[in-house]
Amino acid sequence: MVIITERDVNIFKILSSGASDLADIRKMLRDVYKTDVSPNALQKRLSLLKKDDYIRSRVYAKKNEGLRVKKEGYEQEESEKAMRSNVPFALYALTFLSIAVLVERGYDHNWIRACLPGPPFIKHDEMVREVVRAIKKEAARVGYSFGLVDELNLKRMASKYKSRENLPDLLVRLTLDIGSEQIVKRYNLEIDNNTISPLYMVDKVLKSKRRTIIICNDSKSRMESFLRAFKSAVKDEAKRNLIKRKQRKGNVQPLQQHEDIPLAHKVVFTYIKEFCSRGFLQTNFISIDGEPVYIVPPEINKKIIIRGRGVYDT
DNA sequence: CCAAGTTTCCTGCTGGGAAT
DNA sequence: ATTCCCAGCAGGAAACTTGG
Repeated sequence: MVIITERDVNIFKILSSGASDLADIRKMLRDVYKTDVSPNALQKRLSLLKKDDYIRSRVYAKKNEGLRVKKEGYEQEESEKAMRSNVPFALYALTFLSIAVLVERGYDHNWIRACLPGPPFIKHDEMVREVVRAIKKEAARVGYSFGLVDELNLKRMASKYKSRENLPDLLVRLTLDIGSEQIVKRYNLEIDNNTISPLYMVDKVLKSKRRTIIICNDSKSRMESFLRAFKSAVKDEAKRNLIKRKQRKGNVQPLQQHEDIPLAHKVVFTYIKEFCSRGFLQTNFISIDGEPVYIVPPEINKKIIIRGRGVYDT
């Protein structure tokens, strides 16, 4: 029977952004919570927490990034080690018990992701985790509130409502304090790991009612192929609208309650590196025409009341 | 000094590449 | 095909630390 300590709660908070491995948890404990712990001791603690169902783990086979060319002499041994692929490693995640501990202590349940990715999605899940951390970091600095729904919860929601909608990686609600009033913004976040075709992404954005922020991996060519795909989709949309307008001519149109956002204003892009260091407010996003845009205009940005404690809590 | 909790040490297990 | 080896996880025992 483990007794949950402050450090355990910190571990839970670290895991609440997404599944992490031993090295990552240790790094976060050191950097954020200023507690040093040896890998051995941490693993010990994790296995104890696991025994009492506070966390769960899953062992994966880690693939090395490509094979290295064999080298001469003393480097060869190192190189051979590096070539060794499929080394086992474990990811740890929260359970309903640890989530209960966090919520009991006032931790916002909207901040919790508690999923272990399937083997093909390790890299993607890690990217999502880093994005969530970046959002939490900015939220701590600026003091905005946000809620996120991770894909697992979305799937649960979708099956509940029998909706066949394509689900985003994250659904974010930003509430910004501007003087006496509040601005609420909702976005789909898509974190891209170069795996799906740009056309599929276009389709996803078109089908959704919300605006989408696409966070690319750091490859420029990937960004360019997205921009190409979306540009041609904007042209198609213009054609369709022209036809629609012709058909409407003469008809009495009932006032449309919910006019769809035109595609050109529905999506912005950025690189994951940029987003993780600058967040929603400072990132210079790229529009479909390749123009720089801020999702919060500078004149509003200036008015945002900074009420964060400046403490980076995970 | 004791008890509880923490860390270190050690051994076993596993999957897959490399050597034979 | 078989054996060996390796890295990393799991978990038990013992040593160590700390608060009362």
